[in-house]
Amino acid sequence: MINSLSIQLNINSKLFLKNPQESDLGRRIIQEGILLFDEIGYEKFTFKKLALRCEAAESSIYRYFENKHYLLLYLINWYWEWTSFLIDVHTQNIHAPNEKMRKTIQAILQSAEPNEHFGFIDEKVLHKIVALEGVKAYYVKDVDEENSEGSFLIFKKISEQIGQIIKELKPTFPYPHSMASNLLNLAHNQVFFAEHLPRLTDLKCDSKPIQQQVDELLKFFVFEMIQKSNC
Amino acid sequence: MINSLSIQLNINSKLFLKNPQESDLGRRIIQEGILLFDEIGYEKFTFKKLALRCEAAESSIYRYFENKHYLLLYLINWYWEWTSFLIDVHTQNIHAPNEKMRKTIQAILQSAEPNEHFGFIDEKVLHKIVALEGVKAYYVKDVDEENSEGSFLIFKKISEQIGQIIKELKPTFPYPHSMASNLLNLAHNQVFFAEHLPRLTDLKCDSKPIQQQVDELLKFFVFEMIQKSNC
DNA sequence: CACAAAAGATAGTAAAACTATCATTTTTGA
DNA sequence: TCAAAAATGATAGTTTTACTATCTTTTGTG
Repeated sequence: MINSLSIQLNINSKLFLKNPQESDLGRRIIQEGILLFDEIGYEKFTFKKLALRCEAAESSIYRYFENKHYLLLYLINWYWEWTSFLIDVHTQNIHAPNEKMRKTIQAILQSAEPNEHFGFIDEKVLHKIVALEGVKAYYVKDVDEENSEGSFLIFKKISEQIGQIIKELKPTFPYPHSMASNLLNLAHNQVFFAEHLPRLTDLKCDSKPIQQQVDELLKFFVFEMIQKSNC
Repeated sequence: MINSLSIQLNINSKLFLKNPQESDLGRRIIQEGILLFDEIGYEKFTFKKLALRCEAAESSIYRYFENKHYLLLYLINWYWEWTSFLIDVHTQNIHAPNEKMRKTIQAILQSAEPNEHFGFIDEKVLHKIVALEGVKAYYVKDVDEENSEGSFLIFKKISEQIGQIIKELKPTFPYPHSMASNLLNLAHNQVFFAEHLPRLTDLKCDSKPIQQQVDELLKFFVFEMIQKSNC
C-alpha cells in the first residue's frame, strides 16, 4: 500500500534484477549501500558487509543486484535521474537561454541537498559518492557493452540538454557537447580537489561554502568564457 | 652494465618495493603490465595473469609492487614524468607565455607518441591506460594518505606549471589552477568520449586525427576562452 | 486459509590476493 | 675463479571475495 503511493524515480531496469524501490529490503540496500560506499570506498565494499549492515542475508542482496558494480551504477543513475528531474522543474516555462542556464546550474547544485521525498536516500552522501566513485562506474573496459545497455543514458541526456542551452547562448561556439560534459565533470571534481588535492583547484574549503564557489565557477565558465569567446 | 647506461625516469620510490627500471624482470613487468592492463582492464587484471605473460613467478612480481594499485600508480606516474620531461624540453628558453603554452600543449600530445628511448614501454598503449584507468588510481578513499606519500606529486607539478603560464597569459583570470587540471583532464577524457561516448564530445573519430582535434580544442580553451574572458 | 513470492540460512566453489619457505640461478666483487 | 649475496623460481598455504545452489521459513494476498 505505502509502496504504491510513494514517489519513485524511473531507473533503467537493466541495472537491477529486482526493483529495489519496491520493497523494504530493496530500500534498505540502497540506504545502507550509500552509507557503506561512503565509509569504506568502492574497493573494500562487499555484499557480505552490506548484508551485515542491512541485517539481511547476502544471497538476498544478490537477488536485487548482479554485483557491486551494478549497485554503484544504479546509485549514480538514481543521482542523475534526480538531477534531471530538478533541472526540468527549475527550467519549466523559462525560455531565455541565459536564465535557463542559471537555473540549470542551480539544479545541479541542488541535487546534492537533502530532500524529504526519499527518506531512504541521503543526498549529501550520495553526492560525495558520485564525485569520488562515479568515474569507476564509467571508465570500464566494456564501456561499449554497458553503453548499449543504456547505463549512461541519463547522463548523456543531461549533457545534451546543457549542450543545447550552450548552443542557444552562443550559436557559433564549436564545443557545446564537450563543454557540457565538462561542466558536469567540474561540478564534482573541483569539490573533490578542494578537499583532497588543493593544488589542482582555486576553490578553498575554508572560506565561502564550497557549493557557492562551484556555482560561481560554473557561471564564470558559461557567461564569461563561453559566451564571450571569440568564434 | 647496460642497465647503468640506459635512460631512466625518476619515479617516486614509495610506489615500488624494488625499482623495476633496474632489472630485466622489472622492465618485463612494466612492459607486459601495460599490455595486460590494456587488454583486460584494471578490474580483471591479476598478478597471476601478469606472471604468466612475463614467464615469471607470481611471487617475484610481489617483490616489485605491493599490488596492482601501486603498479598502476607507477605507470601513471611514469607517464606524467615523461610528459613533464617533454614539457621542459619543449619550453626551454621560451619566455613569451602564449608560445610557452603552445609548446606545452604540443608536449602533452607528444607524450602519447612512440619513443625510442624506452624500448620496454609502448607509449601509445600507456596513453590509453592513463585515459581509461587513470582516474581509478586517483579517486580512492585513502587519497589523503597516498597524497602524503607523494603519489600525485608529478601530476600536481605539471598542473601548477600550466597554471603559472595561464597566470602570465591573463593575470586577472580567477581560476588558473582549476583550468590547468581541467586542461589535462580534457586532453584524456575527450579522446575516450570520442571513441566510446560520442554524445559527450564534439570531437569525431572518423574525421581528422584525434590528437590534432585535441590540440585545437585545448588551444581554443586557452586562447579563445581564457585569454578573451571578461575579468 | 491457501498459495505464491520474498527473504533467510546454510553450504559450497573458484578465483583473487596475498604470505611464507626453501631451492635454484645469477650476479658481483675479493 | 670462487664464494657470498642477491634475485628469481617453485610450491604450498591462508584468508577473502564473489559468487551459485538449495532448502526452509516468513510474509503478503485473494
